[in-house]
Amino acid sequence: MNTVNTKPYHHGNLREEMVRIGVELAAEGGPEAVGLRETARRAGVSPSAAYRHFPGQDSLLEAVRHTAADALGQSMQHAVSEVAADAPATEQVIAAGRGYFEFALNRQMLFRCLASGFELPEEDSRDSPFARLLELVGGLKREASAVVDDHAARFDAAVALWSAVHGISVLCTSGALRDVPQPRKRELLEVTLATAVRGLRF
Amino acid sequence: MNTVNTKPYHHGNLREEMVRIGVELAAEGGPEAVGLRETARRAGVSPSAAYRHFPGQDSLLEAVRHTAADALGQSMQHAVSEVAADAPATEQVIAAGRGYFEFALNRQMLFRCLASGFELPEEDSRDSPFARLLELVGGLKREASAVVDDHAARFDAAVALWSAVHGISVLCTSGALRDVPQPRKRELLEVTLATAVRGLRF
DNA sequence: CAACTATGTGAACGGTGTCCACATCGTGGT
DNA sequence: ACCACGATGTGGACACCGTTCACATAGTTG
Repeated sequence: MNTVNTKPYHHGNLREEMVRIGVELAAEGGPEAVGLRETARRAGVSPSAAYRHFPGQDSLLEAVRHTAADALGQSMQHAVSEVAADAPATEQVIAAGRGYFEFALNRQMLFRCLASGFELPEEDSRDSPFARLLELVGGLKREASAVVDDHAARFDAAVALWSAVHGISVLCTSGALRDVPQPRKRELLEVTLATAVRGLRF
Repeated sequence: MNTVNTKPYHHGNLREEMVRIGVELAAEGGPEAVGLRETARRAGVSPSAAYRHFPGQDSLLEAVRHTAADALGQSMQHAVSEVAADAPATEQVIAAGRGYFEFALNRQMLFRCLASGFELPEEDSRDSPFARLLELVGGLKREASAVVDDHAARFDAAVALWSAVHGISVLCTSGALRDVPQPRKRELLEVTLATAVRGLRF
């Protein structure tokens, strides 16, 4: 116990260290860059050591994805928190979309880890990005001539919004629009967001 | 020249064969399942033989993606051709979206090859799916109170639609909605499509 | 028929994920 | 205080992968 407090066994919490390095690798070279051997190498540890903390490579990648998903949520939350709390719900929903998109633009490789992700099942319900979006969409009903209130309709509306934002994010990072200049990308996001939000009204 | 006509050299057009097998592999196990050695093995050929036709593995995958993109285009075109040619443009646009989505659902792994695709640059302009979509969106302006006519606005509208359809497709195949039952997925598609199309009107 | 080029082969290199027998180290039971 | 035990890390092996190179073969062209 020489450095901070909990460096329990040999190396001190290897697992966290490997996830941290995994995120680093993913941020540099995308999902296929996060390999067990390379991660272990950068952690100054034998390749086999990884198997004390992860059943296999997929498990490491999954942990990296989880971290990335958290960062995405923070980006959304930050963007939402920057509009006035009593601003029209429309503004808040659009802000959430901007936060999503900005994360995709600024951390492209990390976002690709999420986009190519098989497993992101639980989402810890509480401050899951989707849960927050559901809440914001619920706020939309209080607005002028907006969506209905029952849970199903609210879910459907959230999916429609999520699809639009995720779609433009993917197209602008790994898709057909990835070579478009950034300012134009932001324009396209605004158009897509406006279209989706407008489409929710009758 | 014993079988059909053009089996020029040793094996007879290996390249096409490898692409065919590559598509097969991709359809079974996604993009990471299409490997040079496995493809060569199934073609009954040495691994090195592949390098006479492809500079590397990425090139093979790119060829597979090109084939998949063609199939996607056909799916869209087929869906569009099933609505009356003089049907409202809205119906045609929605049909195109359904064709896109159905391809994603029915050929999930193949679609993932496209979604995770880096390079799809040219698209042969003529019957590129996006070009066709642009055309259909152009038709929207003739409808009731629809979008404006200038090229930029038409492009923006097409991007907004594309984003929504691509987004729901990704979410339903490799994303958070992949475990939703199929009929519900189609419902969600309809909601998303309706929202996007409705959003294009003022 | 000879030379040439296109195509396919076999063996090798470095890299990977995964597993196994063994080493080491903190800790809890007596 | 000791000692056995479980948690953690090591080194070496295995099979596989993508890639390259020197070599073999087979159509084509003069």
